Amino acid sequence: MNRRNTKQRETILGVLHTAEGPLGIPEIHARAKANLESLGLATVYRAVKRLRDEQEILEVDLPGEEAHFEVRRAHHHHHFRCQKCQKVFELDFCPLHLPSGTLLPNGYRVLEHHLTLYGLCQNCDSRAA
Amino acid sequence: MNRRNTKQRETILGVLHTAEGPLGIPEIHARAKANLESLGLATVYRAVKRLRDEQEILEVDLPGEEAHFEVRRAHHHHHFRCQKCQKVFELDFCPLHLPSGTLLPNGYRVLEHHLTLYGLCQNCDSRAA
DNA sequence: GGCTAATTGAGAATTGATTATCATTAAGCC
DNA sequence: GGCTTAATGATAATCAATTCTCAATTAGCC
Repeated sequence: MNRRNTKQRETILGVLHTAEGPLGIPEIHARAKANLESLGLATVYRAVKRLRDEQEILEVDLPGEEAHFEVRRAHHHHHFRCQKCQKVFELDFCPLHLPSGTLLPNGYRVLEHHLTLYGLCQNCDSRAA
Repeated sequence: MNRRNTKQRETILGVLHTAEGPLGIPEIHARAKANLESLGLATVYRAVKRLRDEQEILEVDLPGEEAHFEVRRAHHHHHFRCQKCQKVFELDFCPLHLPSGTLLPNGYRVLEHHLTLYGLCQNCDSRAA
């Protein structure tokens, strides 16, 4: 089963590479359509599934939301969601200091964590001020 | 539209009060059935919706999972999910120190945060050791 | 206890997200 | 440029979660 590079796939990957953070399927579709008007939704699902199988992109789950996807990063990181424009941004640092293996006082052994910050992005914050 | 207290509703609320953390609908149903064999799934959906409207319980969203519900708490808290038994526990403290309004160096104003810790609960950790 | 209407249980219906189908298009290879 | 077949686009089909329907039950009130 040879795999082919199509402009659909390239466009979708391009959208994810230039995104400010992880995107949901409809958002990927909308952004990719700007370059490729005829792009179908099913193709987005197929491309995302393949890119995920190939480890080019990762699925990111945010509380209470549809699956988002982002290109694979080297480091542990978290996300920030703007409560006004609803965009999700990638943060390059982790404000939590909990090394893997930490034993909490109540007996829970922490191996991983998942953090999402909420608030206003720079753009929305300056308009609100 | 007068509201009535039924044993179904009481049982469901009781399950949530004695839970170790937020529960999903099927789990609420399963636990409540232990006391009320005939309980239907639709009734769980209805009761949960009403309890939520009345602010008796809160919806808790964990990344990539169905909605969970817990009785309303006075204080900010987070959750711990055991990667072995899959149970979700309530944590009574917050390991993150980010006061509401904090401005991150990259321009994001943080108002809230959502944290989930993953690892092994005391029970599963001791068995694994 | 008896009345009235809210609530229930069971299953059908609906919904939104994702996947499958299939005729058509086009990537990769000669 | 042709050939082969993977990929596409449009839509139908599927799937799981949730809601609706309706006859039967029962809580609250007298």
